[in-house]
Amino acid sequence: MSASDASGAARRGGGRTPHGVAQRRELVLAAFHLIAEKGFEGLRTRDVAQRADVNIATLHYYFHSKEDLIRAVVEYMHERFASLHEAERQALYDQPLEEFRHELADVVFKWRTEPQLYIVMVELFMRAVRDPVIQRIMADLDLHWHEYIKTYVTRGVAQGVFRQDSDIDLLVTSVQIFIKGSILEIMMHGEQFPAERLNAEIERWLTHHAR
Amino acid sequence: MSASDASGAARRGGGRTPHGVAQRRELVLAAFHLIAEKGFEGLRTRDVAQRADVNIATLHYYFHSKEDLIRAVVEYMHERFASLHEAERQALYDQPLEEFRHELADVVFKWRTEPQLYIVMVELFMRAVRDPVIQRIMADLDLHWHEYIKTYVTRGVAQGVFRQDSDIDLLVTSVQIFIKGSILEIMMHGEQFPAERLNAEIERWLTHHAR
Amino acid sequence: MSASDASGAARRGGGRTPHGVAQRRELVLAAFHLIAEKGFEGLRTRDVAQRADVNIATLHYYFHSKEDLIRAVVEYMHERFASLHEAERQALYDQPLEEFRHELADVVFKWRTEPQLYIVMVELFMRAVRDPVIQRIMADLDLHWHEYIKTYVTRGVAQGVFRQDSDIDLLVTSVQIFIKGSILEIMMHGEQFPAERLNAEIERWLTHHAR
Amino acid sequence: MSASDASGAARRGGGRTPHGVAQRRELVLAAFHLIAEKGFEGLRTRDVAQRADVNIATLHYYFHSKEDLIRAVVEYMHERFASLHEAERQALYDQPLEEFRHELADVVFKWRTEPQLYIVMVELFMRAVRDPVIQRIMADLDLHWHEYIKTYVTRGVAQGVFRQDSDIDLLVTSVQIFIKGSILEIMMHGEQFPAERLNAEIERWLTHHAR
DNA sequence: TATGAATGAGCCTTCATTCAT
DNA sequence: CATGAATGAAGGCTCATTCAT
Repeated sequence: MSASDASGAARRGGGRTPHGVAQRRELVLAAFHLIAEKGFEGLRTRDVAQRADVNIATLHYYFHSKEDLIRAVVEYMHERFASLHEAERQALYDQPLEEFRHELADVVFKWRTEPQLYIVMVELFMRAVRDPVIQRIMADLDLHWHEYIKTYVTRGVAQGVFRQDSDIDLLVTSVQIFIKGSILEIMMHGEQFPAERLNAEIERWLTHHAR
Repeated sequence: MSASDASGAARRGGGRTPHGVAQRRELVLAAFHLIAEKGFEGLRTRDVAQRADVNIATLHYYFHSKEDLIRAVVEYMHERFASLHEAERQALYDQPLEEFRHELADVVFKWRTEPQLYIVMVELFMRAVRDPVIQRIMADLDLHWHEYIKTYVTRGVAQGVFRQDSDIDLLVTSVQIFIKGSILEIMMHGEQFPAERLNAEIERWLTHHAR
Repeated sequence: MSASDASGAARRGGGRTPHGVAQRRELVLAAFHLIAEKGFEGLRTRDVAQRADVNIATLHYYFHSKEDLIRAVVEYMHERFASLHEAERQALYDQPLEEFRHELADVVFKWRTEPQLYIVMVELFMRAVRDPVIQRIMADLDLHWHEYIKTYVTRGVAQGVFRQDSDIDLLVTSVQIFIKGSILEIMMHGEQFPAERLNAEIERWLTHHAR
Repeated sequence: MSASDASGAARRGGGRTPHGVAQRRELVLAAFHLIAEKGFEGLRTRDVAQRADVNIATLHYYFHSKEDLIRAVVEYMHERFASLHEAERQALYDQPLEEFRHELADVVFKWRTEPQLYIVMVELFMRAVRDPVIQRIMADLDLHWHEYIKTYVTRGVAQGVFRQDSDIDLLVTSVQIFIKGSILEIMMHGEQFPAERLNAEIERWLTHHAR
């Protein structure tokens, strides 16, 4: 089941006329940025409305409740991350190692260009601990990511570029764990953290033909 | 500079008599558990007071503000994590590999016995993104942990048990990243996540005499 | 500089529709009466809202803070006193003595019909001691009053009705002092205080062609 | 009835040992200064206790309630003003004009050296509007003052120094009104207000042998 | 679609006061 | 006498939400 199923339920007003769609998007983006700035703890519907240049009542016309708005932000994040690797998947097809390197490098790049993405992601992650709906969506996202990594790792193992491990899912999960940990690390220490040498380290581990 | 410097500044109000000290601790624990349950977003001073079985005014007698209380929780976390490895440091001295294994196993163990610890830790981590005071304390904590890992990794390398790498700090950071990622993973997937096989994987990486 | 400059700054929140303007006025009047009854010391926003028949949140919709509301009351007082002598200024033009008598008589009349005016005025006066913003407005009010008195005193002196004193400002200030003192006296002793004979006294002083 | 009757009722703990008496006085003085600084509106028992260097509970040992403390301040003011003219009464006996001049000059002098006296006095005056107990004490004070002025005015009239008016009480009340008004004036305009010329004015009025 | 006005519920904080020690 | 601890009762303010227009 795809998490995007939730989208229909959240939609109330707007979204039919082009202007309505744009307005909704505007509000979701405003919420996204405010969550990044203040966290869920500091998220106020009034601020969201103001940032989107509309009245609070207007916000409630588009989103029945604050929860609805948040769900829309979750969907937005889902979209962004789900479509994340489409480009690489095609451009780097049959070059597993390059695809892997690209993925690692992308973490640092994204942090520099749009740190909000990770901040909101962790906020969402924390929300998932308490909210089953979000938990499901996040898990879904995690699974999609897992599957994506699996495609190139599988090819890499087949090509003999990556280590010859029978348990590919374990390899993939290890990669995910490393990237997740890296995100926390970069969030805490910023540019100080030695991305390149660390990435070389995990690459060595993944490519080393041990055993 | 040690983050424990902050403790004196935060301590105001009651807490001069032994009973007062105990009461303070009670309130901090109550806050700790409520943060784990509801997050900072859902933390209410009234709930904290109620859980500690005192009047709200009493809470404010011990902590001038909600922020003060939160800072005390941060200190509490600091204490707990700072003193975490004292026991191992002595019992497993000169057995670096065992110390490393113990550390990894401890993550799963702690999650089972006291998951609040990690939940609050990540909440604090998110707070640190916005609050420089907490940022400093968290960074300090991270550094302490780094130093601890470094002691046994250094010995392990010297003994030839671990990989002969010249950049020990990089090894340590890698270990930290792996553990941080593991915590996120376990928080998301719970017991499903294959702790033992994953730990074996990182251990192999750390002990493998490559290059 | 006119103290009415402050009015624009203080006006925030509701009050864009005619109904909103009326509601604001209602709240200001409620506050005015409550200050007269209980003083600033006993002024409670909840009471103000109740007296204006609205929710406390509604009060805060019109006035961001209690201070804002108080400033609006100050402006209200300013309006009332600034426009006080418009009528006399025209009706009694060229009859300085009558204008002076009217002013004195008005103190007693106002005390009988709307004592709140003086009570709030003295409360404001006390506030001005500590609040520079109010200090300025009150000083402005005092100056306006001074100028008004000066118009008829000047004419009176020119006509030979009042004492031939070169320092007219001193005469005016003396009149103001006498009236201020009278207000305190009447507030303390009520109707007992011999208004007519006292007024006759100051009038004699003002009209007596000494030196 | 003398207003000092109220003193017995207010006294609770302390006041028997010399130390107790001193402690009470200390607290009253602290309250006096704080009222001058913040007004009744901003008077906090905690602040009073702190300024007197004792615990809040200690304050409540000496004064049953905040009202009690305030009453003690009123008594203190009463004492100070009641004994105000003792010195002059003797030193300047048989020199009514000098006594009058001294009284006027004293207003400016006191404002310069201890403005708190007037500020608290007006605060008390406002309180009297609502509190009958204080109203009585203030009226009593006012009467005492009236009687004092009357002594020298009577002599002055008899000696032919002051105006030959049959209604001496009216003269006295006029003087009081002038002084009260002057106090408000000086509180509002500070040193700018032309004390000497104003005082000369009232003196001329009082000494001028009209009618 | 959009908004000005309104509100119930609740939040953090303060304050005078009490009491056991 | 003195104080640390505790509290009931507010008090100012905020917030998501509703509704008439």
